[in-house]
Amino acid sequence: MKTSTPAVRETLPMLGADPILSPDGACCPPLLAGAVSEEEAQAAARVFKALGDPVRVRLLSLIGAAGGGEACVCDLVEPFELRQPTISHHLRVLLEAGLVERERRGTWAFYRLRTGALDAAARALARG
Amino acid sequence: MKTSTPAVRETLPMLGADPILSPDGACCPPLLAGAVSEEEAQAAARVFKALGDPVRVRLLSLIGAAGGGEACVCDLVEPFELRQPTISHHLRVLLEAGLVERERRGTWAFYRLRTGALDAAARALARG
DNA sequence: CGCGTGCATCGAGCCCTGTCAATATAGGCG
DNA sequence: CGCCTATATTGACAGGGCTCGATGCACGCG
Repeated sequence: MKTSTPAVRETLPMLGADPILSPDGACCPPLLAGAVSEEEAQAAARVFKALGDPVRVRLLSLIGAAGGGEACVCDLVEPFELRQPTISHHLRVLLEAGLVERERRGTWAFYRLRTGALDAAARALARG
Repeated sequence: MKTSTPAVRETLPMLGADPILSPDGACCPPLLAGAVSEEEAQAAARVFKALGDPVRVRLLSLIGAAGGGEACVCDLVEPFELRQPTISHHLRVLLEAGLVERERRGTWAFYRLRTGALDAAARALARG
């Protein structure tokens, strides 16, 4: 947080995120029930790859734990000993993996979890 | 598979795998319920990083779908257009992430899923 | 319009990773 | 013991990822 914390929840237009997953978050068919195709493996690996960095895991965790279910970038920089462009980079990776969504409200950018994608990834790992 | 497929299930001594996860596969506390610590994030990221390659995803899938719940390396090389050392490398990554276990029986090495670790990873992704 | 602020993008440097060929290890079999 | 087979390890190379400083862009406010 820098100066005054941005007002919470003003609900302005939403900025799309071109998620790599299918729009309903239906990535990742059960991986362990039967042999998956190359494409299915690639889709699943893309999501898990985005989860494969401790900074991004903590970012997801921080966003999920934030009040109102969303967090602005300014609040996500402070918990790390990393520069703002680096945090923006990690958020972009999460965004492109479809794991979070972004909404610009005024000067600030708010990030929310895409729970559908997260659930799909979890289901992919469950043995069916 | 090269020549004669190895006999199925002879149950000989088992080769340990030094999993990075805790021995019962209890990695990854719920990531999204509250903010996780740096260590928890690192543990979770290690597992997801291992899952972040399509070859390894397919390897897990092939092992899980194999008869008897296990597969030897010879059967895991053929499905890919990759050399045997490359497959061995990926299996090693999965092994060190605690996602599979290895058992040598005679000349062959059999890999099995460590379902505990996979379940733990899935639980970590579920919103609590 | 001009300025400040929040965030994103760019380019560079460095390390990590995936892949291969070559080689080493280990067990089974004469 | 010597050879063959299955698997693992090593070293090298190319490509990609994480980080940074510098810069660009968008918005709000006088």
